Amino acid sequence: MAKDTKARILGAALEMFSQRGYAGTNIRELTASLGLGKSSMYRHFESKEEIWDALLDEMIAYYATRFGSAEHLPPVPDSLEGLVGMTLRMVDFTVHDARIIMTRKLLTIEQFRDERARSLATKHFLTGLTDMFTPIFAGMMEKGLIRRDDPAMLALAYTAPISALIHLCDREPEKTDDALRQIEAFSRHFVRVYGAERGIRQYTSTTSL
Amino acid sequence: MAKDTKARILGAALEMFSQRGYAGTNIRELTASLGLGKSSMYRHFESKEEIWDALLDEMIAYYATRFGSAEHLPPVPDSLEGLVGMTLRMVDFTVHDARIIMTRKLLTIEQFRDERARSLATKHFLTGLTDMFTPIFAGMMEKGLIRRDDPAMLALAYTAPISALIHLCDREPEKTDDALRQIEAFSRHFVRVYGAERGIRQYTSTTSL
DNA sequence: CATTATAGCGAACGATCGGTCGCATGTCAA
DNA sequence: TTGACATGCGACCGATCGTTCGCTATAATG
Repeated sequence: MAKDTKARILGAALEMFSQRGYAGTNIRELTASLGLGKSSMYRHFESKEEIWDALLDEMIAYYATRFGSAEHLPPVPDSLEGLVGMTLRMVDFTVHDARIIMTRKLLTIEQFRDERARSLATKHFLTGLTDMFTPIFAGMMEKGLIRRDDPAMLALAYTAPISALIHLCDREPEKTDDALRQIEAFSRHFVRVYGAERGIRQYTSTTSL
Repeated sequence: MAKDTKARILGAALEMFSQRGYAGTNIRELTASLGLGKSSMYRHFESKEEIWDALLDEMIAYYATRFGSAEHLPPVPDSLEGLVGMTLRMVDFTVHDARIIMTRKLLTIEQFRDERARSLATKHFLTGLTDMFTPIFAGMMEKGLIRRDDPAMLALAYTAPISALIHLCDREPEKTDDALRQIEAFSRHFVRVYGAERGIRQYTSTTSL
């Protein structure tokens, strides 16, 4: 089946690109890993670069549905424990799904060569995450769950350590379980510090908002 | 001069490797950028891979002197403002020094291909930073500057957002000034939240120490 | 059944890769 | 002055790269 082969090529390309990079990947090995002849690939893609473009198109489309639309945003948790649980579910998924891991690796190692990869990396690794958590923290402030502060600053303070540990999982997969425990510990630390539940009084800031 | 040429080759290699990666770099362009003949390089290095090895050796040696020895560790600040100032000086250096930037890029894009790069990346991007700041926060706790908590957790919470913004500078250099302002804002936010100066009372945690 | 399009294959192409070779030049000690 | 050594160069090598070619087998179409 044509569509099937095309998808299999894309899958193998994602895997190989994410390990060796675009320049380090050659078509012969890529097609051979699928039991396919070297030239058969060109029935489905005009060139090696078209595979790259198609992969990035997929990523952009996926990113748009995952982070770009309001209805896909996670709901504001009803408790501090809810925030921890939501975080752990997201992280558990993101460090165990092979496709997501490869996507992250690919964006990481090609972000200085390809403009679209660079743009996606920024969204995926920093601004997109803080933009996702900013309204969550704003909502939790309104519910009185965490103390009032700049929600974007809290989003940065919360997501960056988690993101750093996720990258550690990509780099050293054998440390994944350790990193997951660290993420849980950090998440609980965060809600202890910023939480306003159970009578812990609001923080008296000199520059309140 | 031989030593001079060898160093110039290493410099050009660092620049080209950090942009295109190892596989994407070819010797002809590399030597041509130095006004050198293609084959003259082999007077100084046995192979392309030896250049890579030499570059990593340099990085490892630099990392050892910078983070590995106790006398190179920054002193424990005497005030919260001292922590902010120390942080900003370090960050300002690290986002403006071209060699450091290229080193970070190189480790970033080659961390999944080369074991030594992966090890250096982990130290440079996560564990090394937290290991560096953990004793600093421990010392500041003893001085009563910040509230008592797990120093390693504070080091993670402090360094990860800063590190994320430094990576943003590498990715989108035109946003460097913006990122520096964000780092300063985060650092001040951090000392506001964790600081114990000027009569701000200790945090009453249910799981103290 | 005849025809046409689809999807596969191995062989081969030109370009480029990392690396080698023989030779020229400059320096410096003997 | 001469020989040894270090450093540079262009030409060239075999291997590998992305890609094209001609061909076959199968499936769909009339």
